[in-house]
Amino acid sequence: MARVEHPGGGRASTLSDVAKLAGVSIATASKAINGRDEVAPATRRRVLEAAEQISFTPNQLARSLLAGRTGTVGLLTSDLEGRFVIPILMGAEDAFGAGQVNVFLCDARGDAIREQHHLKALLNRRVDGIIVVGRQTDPRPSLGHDLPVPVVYAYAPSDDPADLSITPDNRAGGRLAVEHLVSCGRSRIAHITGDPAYAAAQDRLLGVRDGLRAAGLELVGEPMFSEWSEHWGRDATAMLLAQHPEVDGIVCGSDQIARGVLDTLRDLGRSVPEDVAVIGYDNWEVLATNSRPELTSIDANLQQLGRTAAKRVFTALDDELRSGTEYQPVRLVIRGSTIPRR
Amino acid sequence: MARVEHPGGGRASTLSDVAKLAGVSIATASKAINGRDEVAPATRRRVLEAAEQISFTPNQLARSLLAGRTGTVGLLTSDLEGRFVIPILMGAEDAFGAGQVNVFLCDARGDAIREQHHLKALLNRRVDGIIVVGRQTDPRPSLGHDLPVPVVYAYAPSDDPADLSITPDNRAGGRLAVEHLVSCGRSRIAHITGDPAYAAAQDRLLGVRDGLRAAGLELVGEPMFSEWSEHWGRDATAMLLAQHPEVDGIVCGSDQIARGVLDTLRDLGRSVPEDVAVIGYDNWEVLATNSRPELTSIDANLQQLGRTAAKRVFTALDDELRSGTEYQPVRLVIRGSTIPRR
DNA sequence: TAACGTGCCGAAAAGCATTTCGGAATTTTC
DNA sequence: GAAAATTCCGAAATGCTTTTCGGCACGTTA
Repeated sequence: MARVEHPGGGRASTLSDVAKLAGVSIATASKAINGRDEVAPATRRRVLEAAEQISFTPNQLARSLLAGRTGTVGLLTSDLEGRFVIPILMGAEDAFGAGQVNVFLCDARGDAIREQHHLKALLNRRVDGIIVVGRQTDPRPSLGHDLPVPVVYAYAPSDDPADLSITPDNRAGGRLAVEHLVSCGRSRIAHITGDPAYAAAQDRLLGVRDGLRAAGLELVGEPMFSEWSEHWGRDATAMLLAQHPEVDGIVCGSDQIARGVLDTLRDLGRSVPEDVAVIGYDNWEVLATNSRPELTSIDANLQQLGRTAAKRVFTALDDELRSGTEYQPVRLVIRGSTIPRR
Repeated sequence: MARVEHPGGGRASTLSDVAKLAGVSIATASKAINGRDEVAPATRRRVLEAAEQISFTPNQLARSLLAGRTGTVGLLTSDLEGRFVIPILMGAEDAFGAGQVNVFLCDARGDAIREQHHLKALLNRRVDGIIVVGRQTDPRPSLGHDLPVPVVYAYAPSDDPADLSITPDNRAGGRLAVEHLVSCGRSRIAHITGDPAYAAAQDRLLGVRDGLRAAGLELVGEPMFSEWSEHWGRDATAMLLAQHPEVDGIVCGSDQIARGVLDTLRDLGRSVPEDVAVIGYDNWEVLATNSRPELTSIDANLQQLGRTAAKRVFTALDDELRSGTEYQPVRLVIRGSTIPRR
């Protein structure tokens, strides 16, 4: 036993150690420690002191084995950056007290085989549920229905409507962005976004059109699709200004694109937000708070999303898991790129 | 039992189900499945078929309880961004086959109390070891020595030399940066970095001085300390050029700072890398590959670091855990900010 | 005083897989 | 054909905790 090497630890103490030390049976020790009331106060005190003395902590493995519940969830992700999964993880931890529930994080790296491996490992470890996190909001293949635990899809919904998915409301986000620009007095609004094959691009565009229609406006030019990069933001802005110099507001499909937009606007001598207001998407802090000016953006409330996902998993243990896609509200974070600061 | 709600799963099948179906004892079934050789080929086939039929997978809880090893590690982090912890997690997963080892990820959010909670929970779950990940390379408080499992500190070393810590070799990184600039023909090199209270800033500066000394050069001006932000990079560059217009190379303490440096150089009409070569630190892809030009940077090899940390944890199960701080080599990633592309 | 409650405690089962060891059945050897 | 040696299988213990239920001792009531 290697454990012996680690001083102070030795073999972790067990309930029977406590019982022996306190001079009671194992059953009584258990009851005393767990606050059951079939034990005399004096006995309880003796047991608790003994437990304290040898710093006993119950073995969760044995507990889980008996209870049939482990208090763990698997988080199966293919989000290499960790940009989505970390807030979701934090939300899941929050949904219960810290330390109540523990999360196995598995990174499938976009590989279906690796995903299967991880899935199997998680099931063997008897997780109480699984949260699947994708890095796009496009539907992803379902893990299937013949699983012994509830599965919730977060961020990327499942392609099977019988699964439960929780995804940010991109359409509402697009609309929110436009409404904000309109309320800032802008009326000639363009939209520069990423790869049109992404549902996120299409959904946000729908929202942008909703917002414009509600304000009685039309989009300046066509929506500009390409890739989710600063490079494209820069190039697109140059093209946009050449064709539509009258533009006074730009809704961007991501913060990265918005950074590129800001760069080119600056290069071409347009001041932000005075001449052109710019709004990003994702509220990726490191990008949004370091730009000139700082970037107003739409935040997907990922932590809230993680909390919801975890709650759904655990309520599904007692009830039936619902199905369908829940759209999580998003929120606007206002910074200097739409409203002048000081 | 809520499990019954989830079709196909039902109650997970146990070894005794398999044994009953195959018409053998539990012991025989176990041996057949685990490839032990005290079982007749025909019997083994029957058992395997039965296991397949009811899709049996052994309960890791029971297994771990018996073996005294769980095949899990706890990753205790306070890295809210996940920028460090995700590569380290991936490295830890890699160190063994996917699915061999699973990782409990706990985010303490920089709160010592929450950290203690998580630590206790991890120990109760009988993890085989713990990797502590910090978000700075400054020494952090030790978790102590009276723990029943080995602990390895990754990225942020422990303040107790009796612990094992694995941290990137910042000094070598600073030196590497200068050597690269020198090999690009630069001789008037300045250094803009972050908060001087950070060990990372001090260590990288030491390396920068090493490199300069080796090349027979001196730093242009004093090293410029402030914060790890783009803002500071921009401001510092303006100051630097005003005082030392002859500068032809800038080593930055982070990629964020470097982004700011690039911005100001561009604003002031200096071309990169022709007039001034710039090198960042951290190789944070989203920043480094989206700048104009793309940013040469020092990569801390975090995935390798995670692999090493996980290996140390598991070899410590059989042997004694070594102690002290291991410095992990870093590497140079060359992009357009030091060498013209195309 | 006999019958009955009540309050505490302990033996034992359950949860699941692994491993040891004894024993039954078969084959080999003399 | 009997004794010895294999070969294969199964009962039971192990790991640790929780929970049920039987029982002991004490005090209470008719």
